[in-house]
Amino acid sequence: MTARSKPKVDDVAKLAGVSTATVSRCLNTPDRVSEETRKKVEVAVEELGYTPNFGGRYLASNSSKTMGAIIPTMENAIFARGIQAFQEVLANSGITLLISTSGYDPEREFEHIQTLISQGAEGLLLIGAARPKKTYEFLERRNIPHVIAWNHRWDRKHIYVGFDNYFAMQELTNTVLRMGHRHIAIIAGPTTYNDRIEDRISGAQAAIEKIDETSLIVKFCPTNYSAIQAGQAFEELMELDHHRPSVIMCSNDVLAVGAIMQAKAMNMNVPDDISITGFDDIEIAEIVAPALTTVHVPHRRMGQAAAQLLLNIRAGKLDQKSIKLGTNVVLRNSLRHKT
Amino acid sequence: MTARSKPKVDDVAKLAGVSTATVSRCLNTPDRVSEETRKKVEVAVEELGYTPNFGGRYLASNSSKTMGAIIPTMENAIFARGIQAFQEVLANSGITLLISTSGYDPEREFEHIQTLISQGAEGLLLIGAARPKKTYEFLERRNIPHVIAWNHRWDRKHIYVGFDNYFAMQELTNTVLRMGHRHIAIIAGPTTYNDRIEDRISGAQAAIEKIDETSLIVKFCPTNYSAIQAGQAFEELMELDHHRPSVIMCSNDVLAVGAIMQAKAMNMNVPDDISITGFDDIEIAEIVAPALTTVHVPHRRMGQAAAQLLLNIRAGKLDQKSIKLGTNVVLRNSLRHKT
DNA sequence: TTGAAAGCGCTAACAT
DNA sequence: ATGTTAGCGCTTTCAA
Repeated sequence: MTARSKPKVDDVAKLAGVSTATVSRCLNTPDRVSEETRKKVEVAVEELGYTPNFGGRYLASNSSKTMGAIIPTMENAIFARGIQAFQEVLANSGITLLISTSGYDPEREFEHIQTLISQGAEGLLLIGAARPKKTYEFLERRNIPHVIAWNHRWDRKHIYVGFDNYFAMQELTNTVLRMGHRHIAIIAGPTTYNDRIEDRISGAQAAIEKIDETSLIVKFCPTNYSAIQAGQAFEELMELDHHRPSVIMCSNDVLAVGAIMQAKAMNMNVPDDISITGFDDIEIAEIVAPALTTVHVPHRRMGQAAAQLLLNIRAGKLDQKSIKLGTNVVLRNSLRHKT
Repeated sequence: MTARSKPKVDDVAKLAGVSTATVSRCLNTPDRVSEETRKKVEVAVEELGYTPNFGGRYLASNSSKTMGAIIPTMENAIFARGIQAFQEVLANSGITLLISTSGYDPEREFEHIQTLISQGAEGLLLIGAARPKKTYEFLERRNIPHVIAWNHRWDRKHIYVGFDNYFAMQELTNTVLRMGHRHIAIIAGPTTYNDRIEDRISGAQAAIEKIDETSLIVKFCPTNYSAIQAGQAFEELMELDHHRPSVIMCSNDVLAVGAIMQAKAMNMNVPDDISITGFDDIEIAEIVAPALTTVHVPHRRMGQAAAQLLLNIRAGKLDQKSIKLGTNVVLRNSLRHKT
């Protein structure tokens, strides 16, 4: 073995003066090896800088100790905390997490699912329930354990670890209505293959339909993670002269912050001239001035629960149930009573 | 093959009526297979939902099409944009990215390096240059291509794709000095195994040493990513009565935002009562009020360049050179002339 | 252009 | 407690 080539079990075995099986046992089931032998092997491993080849290991044991997650994008802080928690729980069980990003494109999500499965992912974390039939067929045919996070449904077709976007937005809208607002606008990102946003919009609509003489305008902006585009949408809404909204509800905090910034740029005072709300309660919600009224989502708990669920399935407990996490409206200064 | 088990090359070969070698060629070198045969195989692959087993593939071809990255944490937005760009470039070349987080702990970083190598990572993205000798020895002995990002050094021992933290902070400090400030405090995260922070502090010190009758206090807070802890550090600094600083320079934007929030809580006006600066120019720098004077770091370009470099090495171009990216001071309202 | 067969590095069943 | 050995799924010679 030269210094440049990868050491293998045989190298370790030879150096330690034992068989390859013993080396393997030292690594995987150390309690089945005598203290003395283990020491010898450990020294040899250290000496050679040996790390087992994953391919061989996976092939022989049919266990990859790997899970996969596909998120829309890392740039939206919405996912960072949840995924970090997800990873931490997995790491505690010696499981490696593979992360890919789909850029909100279901085609790319499908490709990445296939890649991750090829890589040996024993389970998958997916965001939201909206994806092409083809993708679900693949998951089903290959019998791939998967958890859908960031949303929740009552159907029993999949396992969800999420929250009720519809209900949460309905609640927030009720709060807004209770404050006397009657003309409401929503700034939302695209809803194609994004059921979280769809549900949030429906939730707002449901709340409004119960109250007379209210109006709701939905303004779409091109992405879910660009504050600037939300600013443009805000500007256009302010040009309305019929049913000009007194409150702008944004489909997430990033867009809401964009709206607040634009309001400032237009010399409008939030909340005196216009109220603005968000959704998610990520860090910037507290940082922006005025602080953002939003819906708090327990991201860390969601990530942890999703990981635990996949670990349970991996351990053979196949009867895992969906978990619905609560959300709550967080009142801060960006929303106030209609004057 | 039941519906639940994984299809293998043999299944595909049988269904398409060809040999396994032909199936393999269809997947890897399609131009070496006749149009007609390829069609048959493609149909069979589709039919079975076949995805090649990574373990077998890696073992046989010794190519994993995989790179690894180990970042301190996902929760600090500092890394999100750079890593996203890094991943995008890799994905365009059909390379999967494996991401792990070390929590700023060099021991865990070392473990994750080993795991990623086991998984077949053909190259590694690492953050910063400070890590135990043991880690570098491992990288060297195994001859693992790696790029060090988020910092830059002139030594030729490693490949860097980063910026000069020392120089950037020196520049920012010069700006601060030019505005008449003479009593400066730094709020910084831990410097153990964090050369970026170390360099930033040294850079500030270097700038100050050139000017007479200046003072510099360095206040450490327990983490690099907690705004609240920075707030506490800020509070303690404000209790000084000798050489009370007129400007607080924070080692990153997250800490700076924490300081601003605390100033507000203490009814102090930024920048009238106290100036505050950050480092990184992440999204919140523009969002916080007042907007943060900070150092802009080209995170996307850094991630892209790092990916390109690793791809080049993978393609056999071993003579890659370090890349130093420029930074620039961004003046916003959190810093003003000393009155 | 295609097929037959060896072998990548490892684990696990079996034997001792 | 340890060794021997078959074989995981794939790619890649080599031969046809």
